[in-house]
Amino acid sequence: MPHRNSGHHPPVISLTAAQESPVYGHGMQSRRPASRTGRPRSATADAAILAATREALVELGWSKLTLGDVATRAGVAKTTLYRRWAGKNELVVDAVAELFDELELPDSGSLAADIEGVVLQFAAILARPEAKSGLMAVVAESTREDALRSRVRASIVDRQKRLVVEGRARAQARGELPAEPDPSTAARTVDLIFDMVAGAVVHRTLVSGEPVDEEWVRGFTAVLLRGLAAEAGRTAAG
Amino acid sequence: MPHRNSGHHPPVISLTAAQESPVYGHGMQSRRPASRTGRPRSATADAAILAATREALVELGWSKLTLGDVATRAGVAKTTLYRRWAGKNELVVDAVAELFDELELPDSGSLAADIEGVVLQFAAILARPEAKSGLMAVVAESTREDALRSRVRASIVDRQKRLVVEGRARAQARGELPAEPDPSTAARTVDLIFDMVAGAVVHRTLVSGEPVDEEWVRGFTAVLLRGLAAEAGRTAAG
DNA sequence: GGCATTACGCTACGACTCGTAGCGAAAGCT
DNA sequence: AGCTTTCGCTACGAGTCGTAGCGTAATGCC
Repeated sequence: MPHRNSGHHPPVISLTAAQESPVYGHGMQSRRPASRTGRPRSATADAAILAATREALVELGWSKLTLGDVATRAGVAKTTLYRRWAGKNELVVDAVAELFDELELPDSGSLAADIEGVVLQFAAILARPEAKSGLMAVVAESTREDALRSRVRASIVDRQKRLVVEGRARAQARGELPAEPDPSTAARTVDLIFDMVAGAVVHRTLVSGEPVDEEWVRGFTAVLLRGLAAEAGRTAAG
Repeated sequence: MPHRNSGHHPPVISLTAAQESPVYGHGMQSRRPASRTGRPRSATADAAILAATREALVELGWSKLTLGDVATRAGVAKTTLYRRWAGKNELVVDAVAELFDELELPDSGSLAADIEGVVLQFAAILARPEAKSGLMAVVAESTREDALRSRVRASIVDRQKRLVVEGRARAQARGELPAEPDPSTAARTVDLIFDMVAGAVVHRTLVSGEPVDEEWVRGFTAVLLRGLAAEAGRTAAG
């Protein structure tokens, strides 16, 4: 249970102040004076709303999910929902992001076992219906809205990518992967690995609709590792 | 210009009859007696509707796209739209599927060049805003509806996968990839390659939001090919 | 304690979209 | 001709959206 998040899923303005960002509202109220005085927002309402959102995602899916329905399920007024989230997109991002809290990098001693462990965890999350219907929908919407894209990146994507960074560092320390001294090259390699791993698992689960079982993971890891083994200093090859 | 499609994008019941499938309607009219007599459906209306759908996808995105708006753009009545498509999902699938018509397998003589060519084509399609906003949205919806899933698979996914099958066969003929006599193992390998290639490109483009340029493609292809080179008969390795 | 400030639940509202029904006219086939 | 199906159009009830307004509840500051 390492690295506790410093306030991700508390949805919008996590009472911690220290940010005057435009993250808050829909654009309705202009200023946000750090929220010092007044009645604080109910934290239990947040949890109830996000849980209700996931429940509605399972039962209704993305397109038929309505904020009024979520409010009823959560036992709060619809207006409360609109005070905290700008709309359906932002709400679902936060609701889905909580699913990825359990994602952890195992320390199994070998890079292959690490990858297989992470991939199986990732696949288990993606197999849940609330993740299936919610995740790709917000990704699709985020291609049109920069604010939503940033939110998805901060809440979901970057947390996954960190596992790649850490796992790669461990593997390099063990000598299983070649070191890359140039930080720019290293960043590109991390991006490539991340897109290959996450992309393959997501595509297998959501597009192909096939399960990510141990047999598939073994085959995938074998191909990936063989491809990465001697992957130093050849980006300029032609 | 090989393999001309035998009628994909003509949206629903391509006048070719020869199918009594449940593909047609919303479930409103029960039977479809092969549509022999009567006024035929306007083919130009189909093209106009699908083009209008892509236009609306670019300007409005998935969630704000309405069928009434598409009908107005296409110059047809809203009722005409509902006579041909069951809803927004089916319409967008057909509109997006047409984007992938141009996808072709180059015959460049080496597997690496073939992969790089296909990936760049695929990435160019995904870079278009109508593909970005539409494709992932219908994939998300298809996780809840089997009928929609079949439609996505038939119209989009299987056409992509065929490129993998053909490219792999050519590479095996050249000796660049090991042969796999067992058809079951071969099918699993094709699925793995497909999910790795398509998944990485999709993830890079839509989730990471980074461009698939030649540099990235070279790096990706290098890793993939090295991983596949000696990939015969080791699925049972432990 | 009192006061200012903010969040809450509730109701109500206009605007919009949905999907369908019904009509008369148009465009094919035999 | 006659038959059949599609087309454009209008209209409709149902449902959702996002906001406004109100009175009340819960905090911090003096």
